[in-house]
Amino acid sequence: MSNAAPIVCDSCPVADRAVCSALAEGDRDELARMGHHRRYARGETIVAAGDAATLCATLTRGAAKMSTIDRDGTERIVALVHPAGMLGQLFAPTATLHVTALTDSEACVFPRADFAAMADARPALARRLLTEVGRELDESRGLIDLISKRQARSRVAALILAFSRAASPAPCHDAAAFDLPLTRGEIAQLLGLTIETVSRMLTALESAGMIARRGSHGIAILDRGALEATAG
Amino acid sequence: MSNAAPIVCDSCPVADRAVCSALAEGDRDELARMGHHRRYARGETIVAAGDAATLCATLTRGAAKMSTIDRDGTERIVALVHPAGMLGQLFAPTATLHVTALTDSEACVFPRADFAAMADARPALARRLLTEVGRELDESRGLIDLISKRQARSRVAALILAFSRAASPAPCHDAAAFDLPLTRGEIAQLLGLTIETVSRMLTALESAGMIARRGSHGIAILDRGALEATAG
DNA sequence: CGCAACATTGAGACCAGTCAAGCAAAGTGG
DNA sequence: CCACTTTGCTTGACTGGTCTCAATGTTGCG
Repeated sequence: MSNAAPIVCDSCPVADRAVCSALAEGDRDELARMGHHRRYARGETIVAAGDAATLCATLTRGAAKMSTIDRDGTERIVALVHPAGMLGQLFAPTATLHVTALTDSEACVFPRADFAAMADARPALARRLLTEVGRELDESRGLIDLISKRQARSRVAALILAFSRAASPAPCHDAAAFDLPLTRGEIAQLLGLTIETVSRMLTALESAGMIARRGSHGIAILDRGALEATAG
Repeated sequence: MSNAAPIVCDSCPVADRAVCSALAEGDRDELARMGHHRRYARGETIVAAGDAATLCATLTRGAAKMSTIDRDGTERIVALVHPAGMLGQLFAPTATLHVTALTDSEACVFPRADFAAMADARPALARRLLTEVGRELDESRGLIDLISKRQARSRVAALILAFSRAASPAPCHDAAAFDLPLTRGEIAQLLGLTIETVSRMLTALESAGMIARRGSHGIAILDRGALEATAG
């Protein structure tokens, strides 16, 4: 697997959505020359907590998780990153979170100092970054909403609906069938549950006729209304 | 209560910490002339969800909560704002969260367009805003950590420690005695617990000798080490 | 004082965690 | 090609922590 290639914006699948789209073409190319394009295998660490945060990146393909690890070794997922999202913490002096590829992924990686300099010089980029971070903040608060739902059944149902939204290419209507890019263990970490409970709830939702499972990760939504009611 | 007064930066208790500290004095005064200083009574709504987000503000005194309200009427607190923090969502076209004063509070309020224009013209302010939003993001992820802790006892202990940190004027060491600006109900909303459980856990922490209660909101930390161990 | 809001305490039910076993799919090596 | 391992998922029985429901205390205010 080639691990450091030049950035080619013309073939970028998220060129219209990523933060770099705020730049004029010339500036964008200049930024592109400062960074490189990398691939990550499923499970590979992209940034380890404790690293000096010297890089920042835009995910172009795949999915990633950001997580903390407690003293006792428990991992908690605090955010998911989808294509066009940013990896790494732009601001913190050192990374406080692990960033890991959930599926085989690709990203444009930039030295942080260069990126920050560009943001200083181009207010449009700075504004776009503020919007992006604000969106992340909203997502993070959405996750709080998800987790604080009391019942395990509600959390799992809400997660399925959230992924159905994220998996949809069109913003107008949501995907009816899709793959959860997470293992049961990762779902459990994300929702603050155990693997067993997640499994039980999926079984319960299936036998209630709300969803169907296709293999271990495939989900088809059969009764969205009931699922939404369950999600609360 | 006077509700709209000019902004006087000289007497501002957070002049050195708020985002406006990134500006040179002249720029800061210019910004100050665009906004005004307001007081809010405990319980007063500062921004209602659904409002066009036309203002942004810096909290100078007191405390505020940001919350969502579900279909079923359940309120969930997704963030707390302490002095020098920003109220409102800088980026979203419409507010998605309620912002409410937890105690009698004061804030510097600015028209959002003016604030954004200043950020475009002054990279230092834009960078400061990015740092601030990044900090909010970290806090939000900290809250996720707090909520997903399994045991109610841990959550309550961690919350007390978090407030002890926030209540301290000096960053080096934390306050040993302070007031929780939240009712039991609000703590429950924040931690995803019930009022009764919160009350029981406080009683348990007190009889374990970790804290003492002064009235219904006063907290004194007696054994920080044990409290930290309990928080996990 | 008396009311209203908030907080505490108790008893019982229920949901999710723990422990443990069994199953399924994918890869490994003889 | 087939045993064997590994990894991930499912299911069951039991335990325990938290919610629910209900009653009692406490505080603050008119």
